[in-house]
Amino acid sequence: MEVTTYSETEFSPRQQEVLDVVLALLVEGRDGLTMTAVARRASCSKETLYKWFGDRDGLLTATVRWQASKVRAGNWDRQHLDAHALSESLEAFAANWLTVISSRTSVALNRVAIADAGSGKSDLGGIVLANGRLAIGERLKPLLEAAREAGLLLFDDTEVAFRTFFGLVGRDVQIRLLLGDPLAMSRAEIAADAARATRQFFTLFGAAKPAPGTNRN
Amino acid sequence: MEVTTYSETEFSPRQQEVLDVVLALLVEGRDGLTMTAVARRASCSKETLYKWFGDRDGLLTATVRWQASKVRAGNWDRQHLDAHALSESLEAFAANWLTVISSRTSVALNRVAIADAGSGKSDLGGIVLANGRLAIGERLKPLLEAAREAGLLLFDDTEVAFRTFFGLVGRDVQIRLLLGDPLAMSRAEIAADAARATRQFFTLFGAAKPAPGTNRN
DNA sequence: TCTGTACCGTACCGTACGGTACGGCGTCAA
DNA sequence: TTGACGCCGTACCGTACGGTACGGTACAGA
Repeated sequence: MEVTTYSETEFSPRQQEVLDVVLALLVEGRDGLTMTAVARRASCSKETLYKWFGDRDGLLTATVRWQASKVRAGNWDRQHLDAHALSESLEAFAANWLTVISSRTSVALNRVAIADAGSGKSDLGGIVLANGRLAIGERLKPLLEAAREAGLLLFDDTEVAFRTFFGLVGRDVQIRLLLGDPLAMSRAEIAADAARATRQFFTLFGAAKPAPGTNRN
Repeated sequence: MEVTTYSETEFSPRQQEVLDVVLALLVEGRDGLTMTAVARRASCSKETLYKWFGDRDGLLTATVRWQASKVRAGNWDRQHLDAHALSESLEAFAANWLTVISSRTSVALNRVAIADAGSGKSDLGGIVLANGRLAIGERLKPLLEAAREAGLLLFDDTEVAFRTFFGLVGRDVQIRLLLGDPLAMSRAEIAADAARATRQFFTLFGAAKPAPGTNRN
């Protein structure tokens, strides 16, 4: 096994090309993803595919990891956490997450992971879960707790607070997209949704209650 | 084509047996569902299967319809709608819906619908969407609007209010279950979640604001 | 009793896809 | 120059599954 120079990345550039082909084929339709199709589109041989990724599941797993490594959201500013900065950070989180889950790539990948989760082996669902729902939770919770210590938020259980925020942001968007609802989210709608969710979250958990009627829409 | 006596039901008793077999196989694992397996388990011939349901997609579609016809939630009481009755109705809706989406059957069926939604044909996703997310919306919205007219709730857009309720109830439950998270929801947890979501919903949209701090968990 | 019908069980067909084998080509180091 | 290596392209294999055909049986009506 040769020591390569791209040690910080999990996959070689050529392998990344292949994985991007997988993503593209996945977006075009689940059943278009055959090993032969990947090999042809990526201009590589099936033998190489099997050598690099083991089998079909290995290829899918690598693809999920590759995609996950591409969507790492920015962190929040740890300094001067006032109400405004908190609100900005929450909105940014929400907008980023909505953008991710409404992307065609994410929808396609979640579809294969969900389909796979029914069939026992090669825990794709677990990987997607770890890099999606759980990862965002682990990144957001410190912010929530810092806000609580700063006296900006009021809650007992961080997990409950986070899950509520999650629900307010996502609502029915993900399940509708997964089921094929032609729901299009423009940048403006995403921004508006992120703002609304943040507003509602403040109403529920904010230490200083805003004026009533603020969250009617 | 013989006129049968079960005209109010979409499927004959024998056909319902077959569809229940499909559901059972689906729960046991997506890839266990082959036409041969269905025929063997249901003690019928594949020829009959194809005669009744056309093809594999037809069988799946019929199964989704059959399951949808089994989960029709109870309606709310149209009379004397006070704050208490409204709260009870919302909690009942929430608990019923959480029970449905956390059932193994629902998870399995949503998985096949989602897998299918990626592959163009035989709009299973649309059927599930129509009988799930959209159906519950159409049943809940009249209650919300009646409550608004009774001065119990305050909102501009019924859809927005409903979707918020949807998010508060479901949060991350459905996506986690679909992705294979071993999340178990006991009756007690479901009841608690329904109550919490209803409480939070009242905080956001209730005409009379409850005391602050009620929704901290 | 005869005939038609609906259905079960099973054998069969075609195909598509995962996985393997192999020949050929470019590259690099000795 | 030569040999080893990595990779491309393609041909090939086995199998599993969707879909069809067909013989056998039970039953209903004439």
